[in-house]
Amino acid sequence: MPDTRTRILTATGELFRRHGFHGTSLKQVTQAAAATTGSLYHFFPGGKDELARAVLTTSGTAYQELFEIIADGAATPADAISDFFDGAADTLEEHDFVDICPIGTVAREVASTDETLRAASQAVFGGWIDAAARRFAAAGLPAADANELATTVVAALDGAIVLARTARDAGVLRVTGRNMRALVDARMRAPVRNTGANRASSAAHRSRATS
Amino acid sequence: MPDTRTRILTATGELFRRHGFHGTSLKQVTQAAAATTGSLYHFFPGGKDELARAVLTTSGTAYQELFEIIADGAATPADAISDFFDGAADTLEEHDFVDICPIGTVAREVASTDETLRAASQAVFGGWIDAAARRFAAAGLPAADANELATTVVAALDGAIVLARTARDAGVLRVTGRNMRALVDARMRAPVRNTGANRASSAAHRSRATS
DNA sequence: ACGTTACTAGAACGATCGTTCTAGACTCTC
DNA sequence: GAGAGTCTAGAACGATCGTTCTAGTAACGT
Repeated sequence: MPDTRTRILTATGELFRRHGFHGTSLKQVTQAAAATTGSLYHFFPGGKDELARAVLTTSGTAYQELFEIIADGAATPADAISDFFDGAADTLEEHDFVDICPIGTVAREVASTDETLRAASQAVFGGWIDAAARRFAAAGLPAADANELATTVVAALDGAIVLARTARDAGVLRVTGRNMRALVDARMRAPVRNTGANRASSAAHRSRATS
Repeated sequence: MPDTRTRILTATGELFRRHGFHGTSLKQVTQAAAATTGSLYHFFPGGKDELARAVLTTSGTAYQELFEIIADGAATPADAISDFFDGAADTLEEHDFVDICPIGTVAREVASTDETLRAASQAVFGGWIDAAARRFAAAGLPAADANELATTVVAALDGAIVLARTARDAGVLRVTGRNMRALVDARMRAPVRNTGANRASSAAHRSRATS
């Protein structure tokens, strides 16, 4: 049996995945972790916020390591990307569409509210983007292109997880993975910076955003 | 001054964008809407759940209409996509990175918990994907390809919003929009179905997913 | 004028929230 | 074996949660 601190960390991560930050109570945490309130506040004196921060960074680095492992086993960065998406799809199906990763959920809940948690999620996302960008750059892509591509891939991954969970269909992840692979392949072949036009759509956006 | 029901709806949508479903209390709602508990339960007898369902469908269709407007004003579907991403980026900056849309946030919180809310979010996402797919198909893409492409675009949009809010940098949305535009262009040019290989990465995923 | 319906107002309910606090049970060191 | 950490145990706190309920006002058809 793992020590109390990691039990609390694991249980919190799992609960965050299912119900998010505000939807998870510390009573649920202590029960799931077979711990008591005293222990929780002993290891995390800052309470729920500190606990959340620890969960974010812990599972953030865990997923980064997972990506590195998969990327090490892949022939090309494009393979690594589609492998990661496919692996996520498999995991989602095996876990009956319970969320794989708590970070996107918590990030959305706290981005406008809790500055320290926002910063913690940003650090995690940044680490992922850097990790992917390093692979692209190592394969010959210019640094700026690598970074932009990695940003898009991480965004698509996070969004695809939401869609897949909501639709209870992991195919969304596989499809998005294939498209990301195609995008990576295309960019590798022609690493031209594309400065798209910013047309007059922001006014329409603005007038509708509050409805 | 709008009628009470729409005031409640608007206020709830705004609060959901900032704090999510569980992070928003009905007291906050009534205060922001200048309404009372009695009015809230008069219009939404089902309580918080029914209110959330109404908010999801309302702002879901609002954003779909917004997409149609932008797409109508764009020369090609690829233009429509990058216009929409750029417009979202502008709006996010103007609103100081408060979330643009409550649906992704709520969907994440309730996907594993509340079946009716999950179904409501799925309907919204499905509507968006269909709307985008229709544009792609009208431009000549086979139906299956159009649907897969639309799924990817919606996923990337949702994920890019999360990343942009978290990093407080709308550039993420613009970059992702450019990449989505490139992807759409590429698929339009060569609408070949790409069946990516599912390599042996799910085992690694599985062993790490709980950490 | 009256009854009916639509809506507002907010006190009150039990449950649960995050947090604090005191007390006890284990280690170790000296 | 005394004392100082380290960790566990859980009762108790005030605040706030979603919901219910009763009472009241406004508007309208007849």
